[in-house]
Amino acid sequence: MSRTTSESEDGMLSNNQIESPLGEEDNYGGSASGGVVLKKGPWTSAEDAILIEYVKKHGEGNWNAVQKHSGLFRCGKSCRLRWANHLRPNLKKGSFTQEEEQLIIELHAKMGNKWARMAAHLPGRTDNEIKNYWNTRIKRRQRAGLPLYPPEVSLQALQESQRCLNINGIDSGNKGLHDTLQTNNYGIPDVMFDNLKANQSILPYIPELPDITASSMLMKGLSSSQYGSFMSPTLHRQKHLREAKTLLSSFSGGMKNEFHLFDQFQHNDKAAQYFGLPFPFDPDATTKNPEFFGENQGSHTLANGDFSASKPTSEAVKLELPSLQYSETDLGGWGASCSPSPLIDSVDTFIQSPPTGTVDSDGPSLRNSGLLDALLHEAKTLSSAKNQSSDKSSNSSTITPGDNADSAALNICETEWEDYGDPISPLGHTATSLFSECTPISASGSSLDESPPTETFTGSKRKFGCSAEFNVKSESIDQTWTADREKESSTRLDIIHPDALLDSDWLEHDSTYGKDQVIMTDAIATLLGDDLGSEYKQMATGASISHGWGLGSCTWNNIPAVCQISELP
DNA sequence: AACCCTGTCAACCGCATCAGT
DNA sequence: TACTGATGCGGTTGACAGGGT
Repeated sequence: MSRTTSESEDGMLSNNQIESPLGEEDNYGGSASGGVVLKKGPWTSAEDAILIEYVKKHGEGNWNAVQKHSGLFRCGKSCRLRWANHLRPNLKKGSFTQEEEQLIIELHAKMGNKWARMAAHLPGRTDNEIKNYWNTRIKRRQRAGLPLYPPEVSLQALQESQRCLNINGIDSGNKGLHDTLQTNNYGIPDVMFDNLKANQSILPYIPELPDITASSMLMKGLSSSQYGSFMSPTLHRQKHLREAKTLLSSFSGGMKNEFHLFDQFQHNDKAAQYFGLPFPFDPDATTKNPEFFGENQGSHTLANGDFSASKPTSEAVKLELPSLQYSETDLGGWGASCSPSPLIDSVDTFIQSPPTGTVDSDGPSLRNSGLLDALLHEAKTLSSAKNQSSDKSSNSSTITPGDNADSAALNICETEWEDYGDPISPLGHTATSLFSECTPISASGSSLDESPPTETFTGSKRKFGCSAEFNVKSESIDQTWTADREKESSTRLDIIHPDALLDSDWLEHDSTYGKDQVIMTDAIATLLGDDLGSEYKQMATGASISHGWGLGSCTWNNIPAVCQISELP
């Protein structure tokens, strides 16, 4: 006789029932455990009572013993879950308050999908609740074409990152832009994250690479689109390669010589177009031409913090988390974010595929990663290995000569970096697997099928995968973030966007950095595999380009960005 | 009324980690 | 060191309800 739900509703199962193997499962199925079929499915109030009583007597823990001693027909896991999510005292019921929602957003920006950690900051809330809330939120915002994070969050993060950079005097080549950002000429308020900020000044140094705080946020947002566009589908490789030929030949030249995005664009209207910038591009447009950033708000997907929703999100690409992910110990603030682990940790769920590698050497933060940051890290690691350990000592060549302080810092950083090195991807993904896992984004936009019906204009033409589409938000449905706030903040973020994309010289350092340059180039090439890799290297070095798709400027000091040169009609 | 869509909630599953042996 | 069990975490799924067509 099978147990029915109604029987279960009685809650108490007789010993007879409990001991009975129950040849048939109840309506919710069950799993055999030591000859006992454990009940699955919804809990009854009687079961709850049993569990509560048990915990009162024995305390939490030892959940497997519950079934043995209480007569409860549930596995330990189920008991623990039930207790944690529903029965334990001080659980807060009901929907999240606005404050809680805001906090979740902030926390998620920092932690990513670390629900349990987030729950620790929300008394009475469970990880499951937060997870459910966030997933719902993602869907909602995606459908509406809204940024996953409110621009304030992105902006704050970026500011912190820039500050982080300036503190170390790194990337002085972009000083102008950084200054612009830092001076906060746009009246950008520190709306959020004040409670999360760290006292950066106490940091003796800020590691170079892991500085992905704000950058990473943008980057990861970028990634969500990049994995759609950057991860160029095989079908379109040839197209991309062709087109990149033209672009990169001029583009890489700039990057070679301390490429400055704005300088570059100042003389390259076309390039500006690629990023959806109006042109002639005015590098000082942030102050001279507020209309640009205002009325055109939303013209930058990334800049809007629209990390995912407005992208032609590929099915294979996880929507999540353009997030800054820090270890919980980093909760002190952004400044403390300059540790490697969060970077890779953050990669988390962008890529859905299971790990292919066996590597676990890098700790938990590395698992399931797949963000570009980590990808590039992986690539560098791989490439560095290729270039033999003798090069290790010279890795600090990425620093600006003469800058001893930075040199020291960077050496440390490099050491940390090397610590993460592993011949096998710490991400559990080979580069090729990662690429292959990404659903192609058709240049024709076919992959936009799943995109929300946002009003989209593609600048002039979409050239860089980084930029993806430039969405104009048409609505805001998020309760926490009003349309006005979105708009306002989006406006500000636009200013930053190009820098976030190209304020870097990952691809090609100054010739001074020759060795590192080779390493990085090789790294990306490694990522691309033999086929594309060689072509990439050709492009990266400004050599003749036989095909056109490749990785654009990626940051070493700042924002690891990979830009796809996509097709021009 | 039927159907569809969406949001919410609860629970399960697989994997990772950790501690004990 | 390897194995095992317990626990925790994150992803996913399914049931259900409510609203719109």
